[in-house]
Amino acid sequence: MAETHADISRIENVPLRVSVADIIRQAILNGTMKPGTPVVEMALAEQLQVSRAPVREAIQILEADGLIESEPYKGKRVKPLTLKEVEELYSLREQFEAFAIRRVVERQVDVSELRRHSDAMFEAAERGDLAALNTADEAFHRTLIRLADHQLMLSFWDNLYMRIRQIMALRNSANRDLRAVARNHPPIIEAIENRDMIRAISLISDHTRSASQITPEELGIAR
Amino acid sequence: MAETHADISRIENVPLRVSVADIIRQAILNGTMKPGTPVVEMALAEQLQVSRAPVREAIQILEADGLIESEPYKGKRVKPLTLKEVEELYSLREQFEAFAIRRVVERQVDVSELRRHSDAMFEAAERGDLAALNTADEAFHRTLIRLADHQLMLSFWDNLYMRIRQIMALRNSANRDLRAVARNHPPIIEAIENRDMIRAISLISDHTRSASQITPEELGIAR
DNA sequence: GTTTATCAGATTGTCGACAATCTAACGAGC
DNA sequence: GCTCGTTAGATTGTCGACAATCTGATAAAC
Repeated sequence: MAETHADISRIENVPLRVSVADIIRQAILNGTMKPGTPVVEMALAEQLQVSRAPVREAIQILEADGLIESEPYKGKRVKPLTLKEVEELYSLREQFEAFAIRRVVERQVDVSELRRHSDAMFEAAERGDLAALNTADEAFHRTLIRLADHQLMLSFWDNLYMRIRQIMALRNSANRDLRAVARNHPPIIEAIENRDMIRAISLISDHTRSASQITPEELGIAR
Repeated sequence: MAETHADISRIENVPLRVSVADIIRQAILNGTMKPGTPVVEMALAEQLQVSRAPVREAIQILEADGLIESEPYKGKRVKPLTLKEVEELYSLREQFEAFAIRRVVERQVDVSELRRHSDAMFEAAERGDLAALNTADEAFHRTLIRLADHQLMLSFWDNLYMRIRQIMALRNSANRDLRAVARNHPPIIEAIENRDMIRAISLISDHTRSASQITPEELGIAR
């Protein structure tokens, strides 16, 4: 009947390390803990009112995710980002989406679910709601990958997109044309439904390229 | 072979969890711990003469690698394999190699290093040395990926190929034509050097397909 | 006989204390 | 001033003990 965890709400059957990992991951992904920030076990343990063990294990989860790096006996920190890494993320994302499109077209998968997310993007753009637009955009692309029915690629995708979220949080995303982003998507759906792989892949590549712009300053000047 | 598991030789600056993870990973990849085998912390700790903490952390590393799966408070085991997973592994491997070839050709990267590994494969095939052939084959393909100069893809590749090694250890690899495997590779090098992407990708796809054969029985009948 | 409550064993989860290692500041000797 | 041990503080690594949870067996209630 341990009842002393003020800051972390214990959920049935969920080990503390998982809750702790979620909290830290969130802080990294929303930019609270920027690349380069030291990650100290004892400090986090005190802040979250748990012992070091679950914090250690949470950090290891994030290390495996590629969000944190560590030197034995020296210390751990939020992994710095480089321009090359950003380019790699977006170029691999492009490959995954092209592969997904090929599979979806070859197997004649019903992709009508994509319209739901596309519509949500238009609504969000209309309201000027950037967060909602990003959420719908992420759902759109993840759905495309999921419809390819390839668990392994989906797991790689989730890891890859997590890091993209981190980058998007660091980027100054003011003055973007939200409606233009939304308008990118219906043609992709149509191309897939018309089984025009070449066009669908070309469209989604353009979309990815336009989303990959970032300056070294926004990354914290790690080059 | 698996004789000296009595104690762990401590290496300077290398945390125990890393050494322990290496030992367990090796046991999984060489088939000593087959898919479905329970992974019990206390048993391993006693066997390796360390406490449970580094064993726990080692297991978590392997969990992140996808070699072990765990249900909270229930137990952990070597992750069972399914036919679909095998197909996914090889199909994604094919995508990675095609992407690597495109990058290598576009950037006109010098791929002469591949010949060294190709030659080693012929030597191994001549001696009938299956292990050496597999080592050279793995080196050949990893080199191709590495020459594409894409760290992120390389890390995904390493994870993916690790699981392929596990599968190869489970498979009955008797009566394969080693020379035929070796002969697959020089044409790939030549196609790349002639900047014939289409042919290079086609050749490597055939090679991958022929390597992906496996029966449910060899996997332990997890379907 | 079926259902439900309870218990014991097994396994994982968490804790606090101590050990190992790194870093940077300090000072002795030259 | 410079070099090189030395030491103190910070941080990670490891340990043994205890808590929480699951499973299956057992027995009580109907």
